Amino acid sequence: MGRKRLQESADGRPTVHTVAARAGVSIASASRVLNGVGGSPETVRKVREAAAEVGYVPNAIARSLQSQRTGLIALAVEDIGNPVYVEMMRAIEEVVAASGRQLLVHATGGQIANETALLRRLAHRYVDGMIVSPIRVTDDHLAALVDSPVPVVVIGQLGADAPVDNVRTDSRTGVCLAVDHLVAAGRRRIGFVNGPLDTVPGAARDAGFRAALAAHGIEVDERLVEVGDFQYAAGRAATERLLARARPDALVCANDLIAVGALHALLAAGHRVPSDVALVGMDDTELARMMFPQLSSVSLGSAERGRRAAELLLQRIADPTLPPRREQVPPSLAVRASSAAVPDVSPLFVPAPAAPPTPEVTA
Amino acid sequence: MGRKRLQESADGRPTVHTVAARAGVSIASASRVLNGVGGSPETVRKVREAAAEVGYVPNAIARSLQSQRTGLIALAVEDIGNPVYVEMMRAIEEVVAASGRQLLVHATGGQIANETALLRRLAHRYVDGMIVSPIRVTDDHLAALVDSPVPVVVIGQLGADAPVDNVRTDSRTGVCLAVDHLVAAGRRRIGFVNGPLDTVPGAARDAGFRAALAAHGIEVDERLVEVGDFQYAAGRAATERLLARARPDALVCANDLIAVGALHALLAAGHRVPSDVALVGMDDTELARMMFPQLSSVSLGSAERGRRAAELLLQRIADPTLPPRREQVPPSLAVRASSAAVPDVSPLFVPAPAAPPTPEVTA
DNA sequence: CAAACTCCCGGAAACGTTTACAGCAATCAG
DNA sequence: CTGATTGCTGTAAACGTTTCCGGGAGTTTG
Repeated sequence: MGRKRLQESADGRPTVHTVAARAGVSIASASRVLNGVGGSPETVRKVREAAAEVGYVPNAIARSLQSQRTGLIALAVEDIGNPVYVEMMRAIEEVVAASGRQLLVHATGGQIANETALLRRLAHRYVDGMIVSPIRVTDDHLAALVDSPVPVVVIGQLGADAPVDNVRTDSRTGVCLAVDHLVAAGRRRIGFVNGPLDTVPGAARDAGFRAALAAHGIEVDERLVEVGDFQYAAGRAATERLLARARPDALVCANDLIAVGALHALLAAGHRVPSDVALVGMDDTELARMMFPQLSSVSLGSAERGRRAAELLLQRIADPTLPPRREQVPPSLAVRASSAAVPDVSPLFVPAPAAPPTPEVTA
Repeated sequence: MGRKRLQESADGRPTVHTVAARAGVSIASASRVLNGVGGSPETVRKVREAAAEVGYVPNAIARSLQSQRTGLIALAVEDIGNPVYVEMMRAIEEVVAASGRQLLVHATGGQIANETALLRRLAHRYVDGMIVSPIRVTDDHLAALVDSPVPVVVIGQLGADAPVDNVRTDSRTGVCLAVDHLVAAGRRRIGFVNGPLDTVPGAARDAGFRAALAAHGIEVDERLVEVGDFQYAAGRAATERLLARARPDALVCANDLIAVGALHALLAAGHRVPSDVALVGMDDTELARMMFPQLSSVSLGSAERGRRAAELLLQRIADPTLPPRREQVPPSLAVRASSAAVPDVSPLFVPAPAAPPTPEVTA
């Protein structure tokens, strides 16, 4: 009796009270020492000792309640398995970690409901700020973004006058870069494997593809356009459908996962890349360089966008009165073997011998 | 004056006090209604109305301080870009989300310091539990795990008697599966591209490789063994070094990223896969299926391990007195084209024409 | 030597919730 | 008609921290 068990927390772990009592000082002094502000040498020594003896570690939640900050930044992306988001994430991580905060990654699966639900959860103040890269945007989604209680930065296209910090690229122009490059290399039957048209990037890339062809006076052959989603399997399936009905001499893909699927489909169907069909992906992820042949790809500056978004967010957290800002990262094209001007990477694709040296298994 | 600005929070957002005052009830009643326990119909109506009018959303931090739970689960992995962790993460996320919690993902970069630092931060109670998949383990690391204030589950090998929940696989045996398969296919000059030997999986796989060869009475040719780290680029470089000094007829790789690097190196050096060199990766990630030819790979059940770890963690959170448990997920081998018994996937690798149909660019 | 200043300390009030407890009115059983 | 039960309600005490504020001791200045 007496100390009324104010000494330690419910689960028996030491609190600042424990430390203070043990050091024979007030909790105020203990807290000050623990935070490194003030305290006489003697007090500092006693508190430090007491803290070490009981193994005190401050409760971050209580601290957050007091300081109104959690030190957490959330990142919501559609698909955590897409390497483009991995690169974005790494860039964001770097900036966020440098500011002494932690990154909380959340995959939305592209479901818009998920994302608004997430925003609502954030309204609960578990994070100091959020970066979100939505692929679909509706009005109430936008509304949720605008009056979010915590700062939000959006990576991706957003309505022109949305009062939200925004880092975007121009994937429409990005597709044009790819088409220009292919046309310059003499390709004419250029196909396009896109993601869903009801997504923001899907729509922009479709528009870019058509505009680019038009600019070169090439009419769009709808049999050369196919849609799946932004995944590998869908890209492969879409390419197979496309190849079943048309004969492109080049393929632009709406992202690298699709491009890898397309490469697989092309090779499996006996087409050579790039001599029969040139291939250009988009996002310029590590995956493009991992393929054989390495894939040309339109860089949309994902790491750069991530970095800038993180910086914007940190600035807004520091000063919430800032006017909404918008930054743009230009696309660029990385030309690699899959669309190289030279007809083929022939020495690498060694032909199988006409007669296999080992007995055939079937037949 | 009078209400002493107790009505709203520091930044002007409504609190339960705001709602209570507006509804003309006590904060206790307001809180009860908001949590859906008790309250007369009339009170419920008034509180609901007031809450809606002011746009009240509860402060999760304050709630956590009270309830001692945050609803957050942390996952610490080495490299968020490695598809094996993506799969693990997806499985964990599923279980975690089903329990109404959120997953916080943290990349450690394999730095042991990072990981202990993370554990220390966790000691600060921001998360209700943690899943960690360390590739290096030291004693004080282990100590930090053992007396972590929040429940921890480790995915990976751990000292036999470590009193920590643990989900493991047997990658040693996994390598044996790969070697057995290759030997059965008639390969004898089997190479091994491993990750760092000072990591737990690196060491286990090295041991497995040597044991497997010994079991088949094959002597280890050290020129056929190379080490990099668990990344694509390192795998490629290591394979190039290996190929520069030896001529394997099969290659076992310590994970799929390395295997992809090896495939790239092999093809670039003019070797056919699998007819010249058979290739087997490890982890059986989506990446293995994305390659051409598709890679054989030893599955270590990453998704399954993730799922089980998450379940173990949730059970421990529910009942912290549970004795430490250990689960094991057996490896299995997925045989695909890269090590198929048939000599080659020849029709797919169409030879480039002897004389290119288009003029050569250089010379 | 008095006044002003500097340090350091402890008490207590936040931060925004949930919840144990007690009071009170209304209903019910006897 | 009284006593017990029920159902709501409000007061207040937590949760573990940080921090404002006033007071006391010691030091400098005029």
